[in-house]
Amino acid sequence: MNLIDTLQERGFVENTTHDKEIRDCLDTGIATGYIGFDPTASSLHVGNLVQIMSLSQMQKHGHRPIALVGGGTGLVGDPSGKTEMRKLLTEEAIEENMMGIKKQLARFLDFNDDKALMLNNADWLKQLEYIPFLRDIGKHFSVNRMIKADSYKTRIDSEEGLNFIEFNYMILQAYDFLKLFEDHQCMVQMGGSDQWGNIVAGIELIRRKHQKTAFGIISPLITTSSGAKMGKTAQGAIWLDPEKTSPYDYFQYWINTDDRDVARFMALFTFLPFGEVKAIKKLDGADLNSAKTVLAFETTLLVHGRDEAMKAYNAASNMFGNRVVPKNILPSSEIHREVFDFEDASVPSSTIAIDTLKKGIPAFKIFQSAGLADSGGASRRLIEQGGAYINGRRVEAIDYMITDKDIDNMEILLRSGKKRFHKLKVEGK
RNA sequence: GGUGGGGUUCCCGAGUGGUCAAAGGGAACAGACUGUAAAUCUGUCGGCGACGCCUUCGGAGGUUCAAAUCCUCCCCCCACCA
Repeated sequence: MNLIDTLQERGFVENTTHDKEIRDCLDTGIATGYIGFDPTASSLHVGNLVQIMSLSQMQKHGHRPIALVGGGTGLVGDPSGKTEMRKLLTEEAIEENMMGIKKQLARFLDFNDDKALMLNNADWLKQLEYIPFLRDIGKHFSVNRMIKADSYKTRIDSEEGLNFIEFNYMILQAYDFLKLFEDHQCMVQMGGSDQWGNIVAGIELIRRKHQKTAFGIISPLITTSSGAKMGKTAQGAIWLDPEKTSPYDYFQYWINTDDRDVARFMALFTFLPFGEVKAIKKLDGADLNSAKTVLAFETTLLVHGRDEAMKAYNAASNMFGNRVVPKNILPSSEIHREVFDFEDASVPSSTIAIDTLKKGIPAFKIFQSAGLADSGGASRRLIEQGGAYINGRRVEAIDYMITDKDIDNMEILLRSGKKRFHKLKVEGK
């Protein structure tokens, strides 16, 4: 199956620049395509997943993906569609961030034998000389057209405005594409819809310099059905780095997917066969919930590996009840489909000394220190409103003291609301 | 450089001397309903071992019994002019 067809049916494509020519290009031999990643943080997050999966799909279809890390453009800052100017990062910070990103991409792409490439545009951008660059590249750009570009629009219309360094971003990205075209025969650039202007600028630059046509594939901005940007929660981004977002929380993020999003996300963020994914559109109730469990399992598997995915699944089963996923739902998933004993669950936990418990300690203090409430006030409120639980029993009194009587199998299980857990492991004799 | 407009609690945004821990909305948290979903309704939403005390309205001073509100200086943002 053609890469474009796969991308299209799975929801990766909002638009392409040359519908027919791209197909031809991808049908005749191995094509090279790239996507840029901003090194704004030491880890990628769920919001980057569409791009990561696109590259991975590309490789699975026998083409050669390039992950371009914007070590050079990161020094400038992409204003596309953003309402505020981004903080400029130092070179050291970018260097560090790149290392983290590399590690994560390796889970999705096979970099052996140059089957995929990871490049850093700092390698060529930092050496540019201003005057030669203006003469060779700058002359191909019309300011009249640039200021009309959608990607600059929000900023040009805004109070904050657009400053010169950001205005140059499009030219630098276009230059990247040109460079990859020249050095690696890269014909395709993929990117989110906010990258449209930048991608087209690159295509035009290539045409002007080489009289050749390069292509662009634009993916939609993925939002949840409730309108939020993918991967953003009130607590911040959902990271791929297990240090920043634990596999358990990652799993939970996906299992809390809105009903309306399950099939769409399954197509985008897993490799399960599309036929099976389509089938879940018909599901509802408990079966749809099972599908969510599979979604959570598969996405966690991709990012954190089998063991961590199993642990997260165990933990969830442990806390929320073991629901067996029927065999006819997403049959290709490796998820465990039998009743089993939970062990090695990875629920967030901390330790507490037995002496502390013997003396007794107010429940609201414990909930606060476990991170289930932000402050003492919030913790008291939680208890007052009946949202605090110890070993599954609601805490009734605001001044309830936790003592060694609450220990259950050397543990105390705290819960806030319906689904936030914390395990206290008792230490000492 | 000049003139004018701004900087308020997570975000937006009211408030121009006491009734202000600060309207309203959003987000968030909890309860009910449920399927670890959505929608809806209800409560909460600066800190504190808490019917009282403490710290907030760009920063530093000042006026006043009393300041987010008035005065002085400074910092930052925006618009227009040069």
